[in-house]
Amino acid sequence: MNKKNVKYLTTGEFAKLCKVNKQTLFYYDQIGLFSPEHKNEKGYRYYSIRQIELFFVIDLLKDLGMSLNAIQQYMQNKSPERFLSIMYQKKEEIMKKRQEIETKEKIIDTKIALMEEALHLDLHQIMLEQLPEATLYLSRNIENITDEEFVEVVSDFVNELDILQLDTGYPIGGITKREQVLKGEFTNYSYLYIEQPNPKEGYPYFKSVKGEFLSGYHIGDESTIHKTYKRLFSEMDRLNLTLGEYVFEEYIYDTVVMNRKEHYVTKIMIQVNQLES
Amino acid sequence: MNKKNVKYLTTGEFAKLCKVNKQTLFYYDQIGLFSPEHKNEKGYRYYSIRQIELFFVIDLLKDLGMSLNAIQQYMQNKSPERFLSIMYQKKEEIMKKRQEIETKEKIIDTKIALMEEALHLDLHQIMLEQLPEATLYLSRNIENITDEEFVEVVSDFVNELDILQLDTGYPIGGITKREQVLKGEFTNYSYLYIEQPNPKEGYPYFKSVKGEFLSGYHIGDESTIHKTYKRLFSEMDRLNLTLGEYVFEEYIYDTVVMNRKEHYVTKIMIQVNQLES
DNA sequence: CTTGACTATATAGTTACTATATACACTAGG
DNA sequence: CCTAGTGTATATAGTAACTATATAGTCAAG
Repeated sequence: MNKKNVKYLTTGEFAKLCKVNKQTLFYYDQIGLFSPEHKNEKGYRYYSIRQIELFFVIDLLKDLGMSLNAIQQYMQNKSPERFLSIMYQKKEEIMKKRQEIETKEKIIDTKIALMEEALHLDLHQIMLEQLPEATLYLSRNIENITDEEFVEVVSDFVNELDILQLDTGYPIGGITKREQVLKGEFTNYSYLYIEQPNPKEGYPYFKSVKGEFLSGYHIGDESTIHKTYKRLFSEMDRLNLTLGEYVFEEYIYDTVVMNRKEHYVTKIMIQVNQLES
Repeated sequence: MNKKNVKYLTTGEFAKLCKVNKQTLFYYDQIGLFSPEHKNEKGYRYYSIRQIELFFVIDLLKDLGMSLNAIQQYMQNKSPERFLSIMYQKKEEIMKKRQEIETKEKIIDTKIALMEEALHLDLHQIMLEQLPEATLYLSRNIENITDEEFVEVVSDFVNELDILQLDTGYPIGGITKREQVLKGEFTNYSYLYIEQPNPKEGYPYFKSVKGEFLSGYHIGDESTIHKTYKRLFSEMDRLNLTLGEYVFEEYIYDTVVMNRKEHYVTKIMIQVNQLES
């Protein structure tokens, strides 16, 4: 863009053009980042239309996460090479940022889907359901561990999810083995898990939960969970089912959406086999 | 995630787990956003491992641009429905943000490509080149307008680029018609333009710049641009070329990469026809 | 010549931390 | 049991990048 440079814009006019607060232009002038082409004897600021180009680049760099200080440093030492090197750096950064946003978008979608589903559940119903194959990312084995070790495991697990970007928005669940369940140790989990609807390649997953499950909902915190297990077991009897290999537990409503523990809801999915008659 | 809740974490331990500064947890406790499950008589804070779930959601909402105040409001009044409505809202926002980031990524790519090209130019060479078809988005006609009107037009044009998301990172150029050029009014442009390498549907574009052009670079600001035009005209004569319909002008180096006007570079592209011999 | 809309500066407030100073508490080694 | 070193706590000030407010000067229209 070229030419036609006589007409000047006041701070208010220029601010409107740039879609920023007038005060912001005062501020930029004050810190010496971006000043009007002219100032009259009364101190009135006058910007030329051509200054908008520079303002837009400042705005772009700011949007790309550069501090005003860093921008100022560049502006005091402009060159095509330096501009190019900033652009290359910002390209890297923005690509990473886009990936993060895409991940978060998926997490939101998952949370929406889960919550919508949850709202339409009959929490008092016990269901016999065929669960499809699923891919789960597991923690290391946590049978019979101490509380201190459990804290360690959870730390490690959430760290892994963070580093490997395996947080899908699904709840972290617990897997209990038949052995523990038979002993009545319902919360002596063997693994923590998180579902991976679109598993990334190259990680050790636990495949295939496929099979028949008897599922029910426990309302309240875990201290009373044995009652719900009891209900489920009698339903198993009634339906002539036997306990399978694993039980899966995951939160439907937790501290994130409920104020009181009494309203937490856990889904319990017991793998079952049909008893031959 | 369930159970194993006896072991408590100190502020430092919990901070490490959450990957935040210890002070941040003090701060959250202070403003009442997120407090430890227990505090002993000495004032020591003790967090349970299960609190991490809530912290992560707070962190997610914060990442999605919610203020701590707004998060706190929700936390004081949790419900699946309200959570869902926040998620829907944030989904909208993050989709918009992703689009913005994608646009910015393209702008960066363009700026990199243009600047890389610019660095390898011989600024003193005059070239006869075949320009490919291009799609340009034009301002309204600006022949013979006053400085005040010019400011208006530029304002409107950059507003349009903003609203219609037509900023591609290409420079804003000026088109001069044969008529004005013949009169020696080199900076009496007829239109401003910006190139659209991947034109969105549904806008009025100026298609096809295709044809033969005599191109050269003007170094310095526009006050001396007639000298470069003179050089180009004599080259036209030498090559037996006649002036075509349009001249295009665009900045190669401007205030964004150069400190002084004397180093600005404008590319002048004169449409030409071969003279029949 | 006055009114209302603008301009200016100076200063304080904002958000979400982050750093610093000071004091108290806990834990492991001698 | 004492002490050194690490941890915890509070209080306060500082940070970036504005944003708001108060006060005063300026300009342009009627």
